[in-house]
Amino acid sequence: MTRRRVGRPPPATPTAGPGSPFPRGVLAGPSLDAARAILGALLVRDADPGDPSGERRVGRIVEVEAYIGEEDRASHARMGPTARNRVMFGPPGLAYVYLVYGMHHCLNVVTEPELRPAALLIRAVEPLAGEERMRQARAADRSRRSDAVARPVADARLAAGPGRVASAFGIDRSHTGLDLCDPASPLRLELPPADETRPDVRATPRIGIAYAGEPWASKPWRLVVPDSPSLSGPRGGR
DNA sequence: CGAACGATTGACT
DNA sequence: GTCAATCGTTCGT
Repeated sequence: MTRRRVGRPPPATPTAGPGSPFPRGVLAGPSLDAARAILGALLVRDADPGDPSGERRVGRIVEVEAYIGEEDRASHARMGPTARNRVMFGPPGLAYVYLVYGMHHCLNVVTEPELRPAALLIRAVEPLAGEERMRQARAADRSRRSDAVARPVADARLAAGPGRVASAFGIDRSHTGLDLCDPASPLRLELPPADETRPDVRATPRIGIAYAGEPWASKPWRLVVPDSPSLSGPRGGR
């Protein structure tokens, strides 16, 4: 069934060549500006050296949430620096990966200057390459669960949610501290193709943070590319 | 040391 | 729509 997509755009554009690293200076700025800029950018994971048959995985970031400052009651930084959130207080461009609900990993990109804790949660990615490897990684994670049931997943939904992004790209807490702006990093961010027009962006409240109370629960700090078929949620939450 | 609680997902009524 | 899976982090005793 879900073998190969037919309507894939011709790879005439150098999506194959090494893209430009995502500029750290953008991530050093205000988190909402960085969030807007990172939409449309690429998340890249090289094939593992020990896995010669492995594919490179690439996806377009289409949904993010900003967690801004120690004062943000929804942020892991709300209790000050701890062993878990320490990297959020570090320099921009580093990865912060944590485990939620005891079973899912979530990838964040640290933003704002050092000592100011802030990050962007990568909530959804539109697969562009390596879908086979993503599906394989998702299946391997799922098979570990006691209630696992094999179910088909469309290419566009392989990384449609924060836990799915980490699963599809094989990301876990050991990746915390990786420099996502370093072109030599096996997991990194790249600028969108230069000819690509800036995507439309829509802002909504953040998901799953009611515990934070107001005004934090209502801050429109979730930014999405509304046209994407890869947004999180059962029906691709616009 | 114990216990409550998730920046979620997927199965099921 | 409801609910369980599963474990690291945090906080209270």
